[in-house]
Amino acid sequence: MNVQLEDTTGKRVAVLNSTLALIKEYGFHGTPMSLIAKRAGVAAGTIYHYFDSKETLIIELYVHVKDKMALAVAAGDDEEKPFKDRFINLMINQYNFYVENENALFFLEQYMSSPFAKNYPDRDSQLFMDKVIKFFEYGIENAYFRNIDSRLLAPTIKGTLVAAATFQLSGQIVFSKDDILEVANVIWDGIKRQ
Amino acid sequence: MNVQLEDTTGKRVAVLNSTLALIKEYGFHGTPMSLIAKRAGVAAGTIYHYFDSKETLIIELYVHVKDKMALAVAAGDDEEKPFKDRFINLMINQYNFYVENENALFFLEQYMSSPFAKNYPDRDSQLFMDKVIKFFEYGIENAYFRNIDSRLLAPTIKGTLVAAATFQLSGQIVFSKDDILEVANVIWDGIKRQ
DNA sequence: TGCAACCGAATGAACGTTCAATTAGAAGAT
DNA sequence: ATCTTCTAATTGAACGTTCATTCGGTTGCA
Repeated sequence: MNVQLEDTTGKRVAVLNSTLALIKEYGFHGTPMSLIAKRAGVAAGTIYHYFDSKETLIIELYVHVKDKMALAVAAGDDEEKPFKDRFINLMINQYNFYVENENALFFLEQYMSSPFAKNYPDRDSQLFMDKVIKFFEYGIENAYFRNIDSRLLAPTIKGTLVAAATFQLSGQIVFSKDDILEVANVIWDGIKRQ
Repeated sequence: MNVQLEDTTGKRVAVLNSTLALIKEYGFHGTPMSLIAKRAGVAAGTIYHYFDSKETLIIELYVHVKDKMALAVAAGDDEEKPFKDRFINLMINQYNFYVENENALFFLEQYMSSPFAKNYPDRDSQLFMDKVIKFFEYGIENAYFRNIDSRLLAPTIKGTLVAAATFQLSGQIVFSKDDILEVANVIWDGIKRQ
């Protein structure tokens, strides 16, 4: 029921991970609560001890996953370094996160293009705001970017990274470190101040 | 039942349009067949005269929508013109299609990030292949693009356009023709041979 | 002893699909 | 033109299944 329950037994996290894995395979509505429970090694009723409903479970999963991503993306960021270097680092981190967390990539994409995102636009990861969004705001204020609306930047960038990661994960190709760097530069060349 | 039924009464198209509109609002599984029927002005059973199941209805809707998009995107394309001009024209056409067909944009995004797309990767619009994919193959063969894998191009481009169109549709901003041109140039500057 | 965590069978609503019956319209016969 | 026949299109109530959620009871821990 409650939003802030201690998860001493790890069942809350087990449910979240189970949901994440199943949604990748079957989609939101293709995954019944009974299956989520089974895979988490938990009774169906237990889920409702931690989450009000299937809907809030998915929304809380979204925040959970995006928190994890925010930490991964901001890893190794160093304010002393040149802006472009920091930018490329973030791009590569995000690409790697996607590739190493296929479930998360697939889930996030589904979530963003589902009615959930429209109905709960305020529910988002605070960590992501603080670490990632902040970086872009800094870049905008200091005129590192082309003169386009700032809110266009993030989705533009994401589109390219998601495309690359999805492609790698499809197994059709194996990108080298240089390939990924090239992808990061496609993005940079597009949005940098020309 | 049959795949190639004449639609003399327009009920097949009515069902497709009804489905498109409802999916935008409620998502795939949030829209029951009964509601699709009601909105189309048709009995529930009639849907099954034209489509085998809800699943095939959605797959056929995908092809239907993408056919429409292919025609809109390729409008005014002229092989005599410089490649960059043709490219920008295609970008602007696709942007405009998204903005003028919000239902279609939302549906396509949902479809692509759903298990449908993974389960039926071969079901796609022939028109889109012939008109749009062909153009990019031409650009690749003639080395207009940066040296990245060709299959990375389309999704990279789409990511930016979808971002822009979604933003415009959110009502947060009204893009001028020049703004859209600028977006098209972000894409071009990113992927052109540097 | 008390309370939170947990269980899982039971509940009831929602939904995709079916099908027997009805209608509409075309083709053929007079 | 009018009537007859046949088929395809259409209807919507009924069916059977699935699934989210509930709840009375049990366990484990402080």
